[in-house]
Amino acid sequence: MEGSFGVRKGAWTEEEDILLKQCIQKYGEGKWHLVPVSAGLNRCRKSCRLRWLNYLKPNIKRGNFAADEVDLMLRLHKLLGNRQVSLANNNNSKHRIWSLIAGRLPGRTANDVKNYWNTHLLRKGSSHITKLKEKPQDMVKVNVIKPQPRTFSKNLTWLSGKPAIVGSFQKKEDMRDISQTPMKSESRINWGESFQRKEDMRDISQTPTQSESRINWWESFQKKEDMRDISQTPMQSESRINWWESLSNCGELDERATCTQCGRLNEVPKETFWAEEIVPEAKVVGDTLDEDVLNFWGDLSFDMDLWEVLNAE
DNA sequence: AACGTAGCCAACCGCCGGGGC
DNA sequence: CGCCCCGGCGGTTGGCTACGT
Repeated sequence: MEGSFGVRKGAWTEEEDILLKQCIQKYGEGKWHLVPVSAGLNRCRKSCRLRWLNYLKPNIKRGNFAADEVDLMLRLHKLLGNRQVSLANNNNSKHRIWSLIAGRLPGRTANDVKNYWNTHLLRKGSSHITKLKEKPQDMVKVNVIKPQPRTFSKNLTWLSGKPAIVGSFQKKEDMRDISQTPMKSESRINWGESFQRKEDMRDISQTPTQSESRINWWESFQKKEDMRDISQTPMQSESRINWWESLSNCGELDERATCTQCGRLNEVPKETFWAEEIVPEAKVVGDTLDEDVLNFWGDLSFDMDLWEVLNAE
């Protein structure tokens, strides 16, 4: 039980909001068990956290959902909802549907999305849902470039600031195409396929010819001496996601693989990292996705959590 | 004007997984 | 390995408001 002795419940007052805001501005988010004491609030940690995340946090968008937000919500819910059914027997996967959807809707919280779904879409038997239900569930066989997230150990030279394979990759003139990773206007799938056809890539990463399995190529690639850092077995205690996020705050890279914003060498920002990551890891696999996934996939910038859910067994 | 009902949404509750010990 | 604590999640509730009768 949460420490419930004498703890205030119910609606938050303006004074409480101010105290909570001041506390978080001073100490930052997290350490929620300390927040009530630090802020001088007679509230439990969960209540403080919820109030901040769902209401007080800056950039929270209020008001009605726009049509495109609703559309994306419907598609993601259909997609994740279906996946959830198939994952129901997997004890390890409790799906964060609402938070994942909210993650694709800037300024919206999981609570907002959940409330909107339960009130506007679910209860009313929305015509949107009806349309989606009526839509034929044709399954089409497609080739998908699957970027495989990887984990690297912390002593990887990228992270210690020493020159690494990324630097040598990106110094190469021919690699400029790699850094032009498509985000929204262009399908990543299409981009990956076009990328594979580039003749210039032979020289850099010794991309196999089309008749050769890219998977085999990557496995042989990993054996190369220069690649030992990259192919290093991840340490179990290290969070792949955290590592990813630690890299994602950097700015654009120039041709020398130096960040134009912070000046650090070989710190790979998210965009460019994607390109670098997708090249050795891309695997052409036969996969089955429903039509809706294909239709909106190109509109989605990549989301690690979402990708992992979609690819979960 | 008074009452009943429906809708909305902030907040609570219980559970789960991860990490530390 | 088991226990405990914490953060985080989805499901649910309850109070407020708008609307209808």
